[in-house]
Amino acid sequence: MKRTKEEAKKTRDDLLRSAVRIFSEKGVSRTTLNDIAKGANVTRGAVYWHFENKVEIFDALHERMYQPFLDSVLEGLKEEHSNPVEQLRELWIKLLLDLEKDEPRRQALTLFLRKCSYSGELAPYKEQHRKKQEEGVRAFEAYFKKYKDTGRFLKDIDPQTMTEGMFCYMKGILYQYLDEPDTYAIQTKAPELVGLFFNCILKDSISSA
Amino acid sequence: MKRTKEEAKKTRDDLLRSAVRIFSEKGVSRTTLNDIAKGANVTRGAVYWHFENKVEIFDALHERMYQPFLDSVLEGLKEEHSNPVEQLRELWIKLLLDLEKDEPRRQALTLFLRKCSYSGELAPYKEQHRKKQEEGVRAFEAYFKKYKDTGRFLKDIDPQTMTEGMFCYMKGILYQYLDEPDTYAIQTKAPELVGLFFNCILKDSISSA
DNA sequence: TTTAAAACATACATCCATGTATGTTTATTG
DNA sequence: CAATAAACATACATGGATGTATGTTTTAAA
Repeated sequence: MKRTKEEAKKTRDDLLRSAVRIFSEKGVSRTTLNDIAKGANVTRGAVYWHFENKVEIFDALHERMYQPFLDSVLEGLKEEHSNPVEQLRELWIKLLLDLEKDEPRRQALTLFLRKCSYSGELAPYKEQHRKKQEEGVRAFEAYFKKYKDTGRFLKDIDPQTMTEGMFCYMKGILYQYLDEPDTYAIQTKAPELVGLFFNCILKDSISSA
Repeated sequence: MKRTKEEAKKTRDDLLRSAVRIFSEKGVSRTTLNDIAKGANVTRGAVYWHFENKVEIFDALHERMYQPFLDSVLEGLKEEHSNPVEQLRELWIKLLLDLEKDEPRRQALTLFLRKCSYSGELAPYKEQHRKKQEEGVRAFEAYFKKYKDTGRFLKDIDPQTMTEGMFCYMKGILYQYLDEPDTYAIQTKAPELVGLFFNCILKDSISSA
C-alpha cells in the first residue's frame, strides 16, 4: 500500500495529532500504540513505519509543539515596550487567552506539564527538556536584570527570585487551567490572576513610570 | 504463615510506605504490585490480602497521607494571629521547610501533585479528590473575606481571586521543588519566594498594620 | 487441645502491549 | 515498462502484569 509522499506526510501528521491528544488525555504510559494508530485511522504498522517506538513519538512532539511554544514566549520578550510590567502582563495574559482556541497547543502543554512523569523510558529526556526550559529562565533573568540596572524597575528584587516566582505563578495558573480547560473561565480569570501578580506585586517596584 | 495482628499491621504499613515511595518515583501507572511487594519485603500475595488492587492502595494513601496534610494546612489558619499577612507568610514557609525532613509527606505530595494523571482506573477519584481540595479553597476564601470585611486588609482584592492566585503560586513552588527536592535549596528559596508574594503583593493591601 | 481461620507464599491462567517478521499494494525511478 | 522500494496492513512470537486458585504455617478462639 505505498502512498504518495504527501499522503505519507499526512499520515505522520495524523499520528502526531492523535498522539498528543491521547497522551494529554490518558498520559503517556497509559496510551497504547494501538490507541494512537486508531486515532489516526491507521494500524500499528504505520506507527512503526514512521517512528521507532512510543518514546520517539514523545520526543517528536516536544520538538514539534513544546519547543516552538517556549520559543514563542521568548519572542514576545524581544519586542520593545515602553513599560516592562505592562509588557509582561500582556505577554502572559495573551498566552493564556490564546490557548483557548489552540487545542493542539493546549494538549501539548497538558502533556508536558501534567501528563508525563519522566520516569522509566522517558527518564532520559528529563534533563534534555529541563535544559530547554533553562533557556527561557535565563532570558527572563536577563530581562529583569536589564531593567533593574536602569534603576527604573525592580529596585530591590533579585532577578533570579523574580524570575522563579513568576514562573511558579504562571505554571500554577496553567496547571490549574489545564486540569479542566472546558469549565475554567480563562477569559475572565487570566486578566484577574495575572493582574494580581503584576499590578500588586510590582506596582511599587517602578519609580519613574 | 499466619502472623500476629501487630505483624500484619506492620506488613500493611510497610506496603503503604513502599507504595507511596515507588508511586512518587515511577508514577502510579508504571509501578507494579510486585514492585510494591518487593519494596516491603513481601510477595504479591500479601498485597492482595491487604488490598483489592492498586487503585485501593492509591485511595488508602490519599486518606492516610494527603488528606491529613490538607487538614494540617487548615489547622494553621485557625490560630489567632495579629497580622494576617504575617500569618500566611509563616504558614506557607513553614509548610515548605517542614517538607525537607518529612520524606513520606514529600512523597505523598509528589504523588498527588505530579505523579497521578487521574485517567483510566484513577479517573473515578478525580472528582472526589477535587472536592477535598475545595474545602481548603473555601476556608481560605472565608479567611480573606473575614479580613477584607474588617477593612484592615485586602481592601480592593477579591477574596476568590486572592485565594486562587495564592494557591496557584504555592502549587507552582511545590511543583518546582518536588521536581528535584534533593538539589533544590528550599531552605533559602522558601522565604524568598513566599516573601515575594506576601511582602510585595500585599504590603499595600493593609491600611492599619 | 483442637480447629478454624488469619496471613501470607506459591503456582497458574489469562490478557494485553510490544516488537518483529512478513505480506501487499502502488508510486516512482531508470 | 520493469523493478525496486516506499508505505503501510497483517500475522506471529514474546514478556510482563494482573487476578485467582491453592498451598502452608501459625495464631487465637472455643
